[in-house]
Amino acid sequence: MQKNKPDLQKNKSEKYNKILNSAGAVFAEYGFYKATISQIAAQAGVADGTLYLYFKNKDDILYQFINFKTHVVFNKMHAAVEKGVNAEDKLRHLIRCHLEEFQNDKNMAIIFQSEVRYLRDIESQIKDISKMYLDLLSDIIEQGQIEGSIRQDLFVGLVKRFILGAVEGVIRTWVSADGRYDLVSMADPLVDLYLRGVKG
Amino acid sequence: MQKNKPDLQKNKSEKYNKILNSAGAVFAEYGFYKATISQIAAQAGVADGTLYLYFKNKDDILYQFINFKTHVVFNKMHAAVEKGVNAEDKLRHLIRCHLEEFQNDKNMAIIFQSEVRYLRDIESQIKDISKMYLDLLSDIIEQGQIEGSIRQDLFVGLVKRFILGAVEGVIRTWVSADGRYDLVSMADPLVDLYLRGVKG
DNA sequence: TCGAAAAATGAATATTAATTCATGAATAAC
DNA sequence: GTTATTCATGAATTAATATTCATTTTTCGA
Repeated sequence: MQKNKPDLQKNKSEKYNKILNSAGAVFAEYGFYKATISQIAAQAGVADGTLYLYFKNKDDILYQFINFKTHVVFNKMHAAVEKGVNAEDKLRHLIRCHLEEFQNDKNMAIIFQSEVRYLRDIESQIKDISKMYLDLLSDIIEQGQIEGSIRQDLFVGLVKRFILGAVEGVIRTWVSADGRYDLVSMADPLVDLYLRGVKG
Repeated sequence: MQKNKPDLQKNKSEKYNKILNSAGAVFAEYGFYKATISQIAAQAGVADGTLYLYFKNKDDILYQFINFKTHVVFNKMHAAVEKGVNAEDKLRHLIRCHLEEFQNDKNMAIIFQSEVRYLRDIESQIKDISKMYLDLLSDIIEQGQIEGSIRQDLFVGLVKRFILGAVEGVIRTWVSADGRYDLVSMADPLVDLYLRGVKG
């Protein structure tokens, strides 16, 4: 009755990954709605129909793309935070990792920035990432407040958004400059700004 | 030969504005691509064909919407900055104004956040806003550095993105919480964070 | 080497929605 | 009050493209 998607392979299949990457490139270039199945198929070097052996539909391709990338990135961020001992250290590692991952995968960076809306599933997926990230930050900030390296009069909910917003802003600028400069080198100055502020 | 769009009225016409506002609501709810001409027309209480008397096409509606809002908001921001005398004051006024305007027009806030890409025209429009805003910030920061209220060792290009990113982050969070709390009240704590940083 | 099962193909189909335009209503000019 | 001009309508047209599926190709075990 239902289609036989090549099942076991999901993870291994060359073709599945080929399609996913091609989709990433095409979505990043044209945006989800203007990208066509035929473009993705052509980019992956397969027939249009083949995409439907591996994915339910166009939405599903984006969904799986984001899902996959999210997991990879989040694991790395988690590991990065673990490497730090005190709050300041952890924050520094997190920001560096964040910038590094996005710099190394511009398609992902563009898609995360742009395709946040519309597909309900994807919207909530992205909210989840955001939430995970903000939770990481919460922990760091609270630890910092205990250690005394972060002011105790601050509202964690605001601080974490302040930090995330600034990183995203820096990434957005980098994307719109077509990734022509080194993003990772902004990590330290950025962290310095969080910590010390701009006051003379 | 060519259509007669109701010309003189462009600015005055009830209908033009009605359509523009309806479009704002529909775009904000469904996103540009999922929104249909029929929905917008229905919302505005006119026939589908009527939209084409006032706008070239669907893209044009979004273009005009953003264009209009941009001008309004930018003028207000400009005026807000003028009200301050020193850099810190100006920054405070700017951020307050920014949050106020977006709080008062959630549709606009959503659209500015989401429809940044795809339509070439609109992309560059949004870049222009961003640029104007960043230029406002540049001036403030430079003034602050001269006055001594802002550290002189900071790279203006980074500071301004840091500030814009954080405001946008705060707005994004507010939008995704469905505008259920008061956004403007975040202005002062936010400015305090810029200035003093989080360090304990 | 053969043949059954799995995988891939791409032309045909179906759907959706932007845009047009022949027609009709409202408005204004005289 | 009549006519000309502007404005509005919404059904019909058109175009685009996601998805299906009958057919072909490949794989692989016996």
